[in-house]
Amino acid sequence: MSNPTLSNTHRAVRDLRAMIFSGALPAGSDHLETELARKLNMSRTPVREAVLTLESQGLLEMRPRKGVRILPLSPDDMAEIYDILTELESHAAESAASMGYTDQELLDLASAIDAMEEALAQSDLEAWAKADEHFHTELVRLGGNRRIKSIVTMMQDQVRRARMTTLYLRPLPRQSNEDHRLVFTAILNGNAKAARQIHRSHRQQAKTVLVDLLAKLKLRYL
Amino acid sequence: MSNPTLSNTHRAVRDLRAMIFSGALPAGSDHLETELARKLNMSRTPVREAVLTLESQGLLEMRPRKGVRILPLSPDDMAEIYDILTELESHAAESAASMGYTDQELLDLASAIDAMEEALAQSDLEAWAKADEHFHTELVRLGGNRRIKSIVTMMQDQVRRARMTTLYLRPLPRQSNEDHRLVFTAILNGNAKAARQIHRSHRQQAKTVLVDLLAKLKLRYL
DNA sequence: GTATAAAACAATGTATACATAAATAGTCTG
DNA sequence: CAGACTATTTATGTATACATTGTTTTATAC
Repeated sequence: MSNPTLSNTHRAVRDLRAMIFSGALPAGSDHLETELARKLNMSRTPVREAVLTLESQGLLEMRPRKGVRILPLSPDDMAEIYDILTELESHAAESAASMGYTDQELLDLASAIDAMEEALAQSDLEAWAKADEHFHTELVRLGGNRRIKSIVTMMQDQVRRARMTTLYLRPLPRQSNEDHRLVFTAILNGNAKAARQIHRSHRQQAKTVLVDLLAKLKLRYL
Repeated sequence: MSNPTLSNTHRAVRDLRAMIFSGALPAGSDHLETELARKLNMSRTPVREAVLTLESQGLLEMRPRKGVRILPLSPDDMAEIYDILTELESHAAESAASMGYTDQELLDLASAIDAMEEALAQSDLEAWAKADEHFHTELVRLGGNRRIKSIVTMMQDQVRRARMTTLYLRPLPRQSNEDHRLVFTAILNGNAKAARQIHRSHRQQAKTVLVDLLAKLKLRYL
């Protein structure tokens, strides 16, 4: 619909990603190229090209005669990723604050926050998670560094499964919403240092909550 | 030699990278897949796979009937990359400092600094650049976050050409060497905050020097 | 029964052939 | 001569065939 002529390679990238996120291809599982090609109803060539792309995005790994392995995430991996998100997103917050955006231009960011509060009020955690991701994505877009945007997207993709798994195991993210408001205000007021600092501790807090949770539950891989 | 059985795809990745860095494939130039395949003495299949890999590393771009384009770097791109390096490397410096490395384990870092001073004394800028990259790579390795390491490598690759081009146009990096010593000392002393802060301003300084230089020379793309 | 070697098998890596679609050149018409 | 339509060329996207090499299995010796 959206794109009438999408190459098989692109379709394969899109569909494999979806299958990884949905759990149709579970973390840690192995899959032969031929198998994937049959599932996607195309030949091995575009599948290989898609797999190569997804490999460089850190979602899977080609292991020469053992098949394509969907990469599981260890608590250490999560810590690595959250540290990167902390640094790059707080930089984005700082930049965004220094760019003098009007509240008109910050509308999307504001509505993401509203959506989060709405979702939280209704205890709809899935909606909350979606709005939360939207907030972070929009923040990074406002930061204006396209490479940061693409790296952050990659990292978000890598933790997506784990985030969803732990969504119902975490305490309700009330503090989180307050943080978002504070970051928003700092950006609107052009207070770059504050935006950076607040977002930074927000992310560090998120890391601690998640890593502690995984330790407590003794979850080794997701 | 080093690897007797390297697949053509891997060889293509390695050789294309080398050709991009050496200028054999100049920034902004276009190349048909068939042409590259002939140059590398293999069929289009492994070339396409290599090109896909290099595309996701930000070195080139596949443009459906116009050929493979070697991506040029604008001053804005340089600013983006240096901002990322600033954030991720200063995080690495902070982590490294908090890990309590012995001076034995910091030997590589120390020798990179020595090599830089040596090179500077002899005005051998190429040797200096090599040692400088080694310092930053080693610093990031000591930080212990493998994803940061791979992102930093990717960013270093993207600016390599531009760094080399401007190497002889910049003032001699004397301050730079002092900074490195200070970062080293902070890491050895376990002073995480200092390591972070010093490395951070070191990188911000490097960004300013480079961006200003490009502006002054009115270099739009490299 | 275990260990070793050989052979069969299976999955990947690579070349090639072909279908498709974009760009270009050529032709016709006003 | 401009413009539009058609034909041709050409590069890519994809399927397929084949070569290569790692793995597994089987047979044989001890």
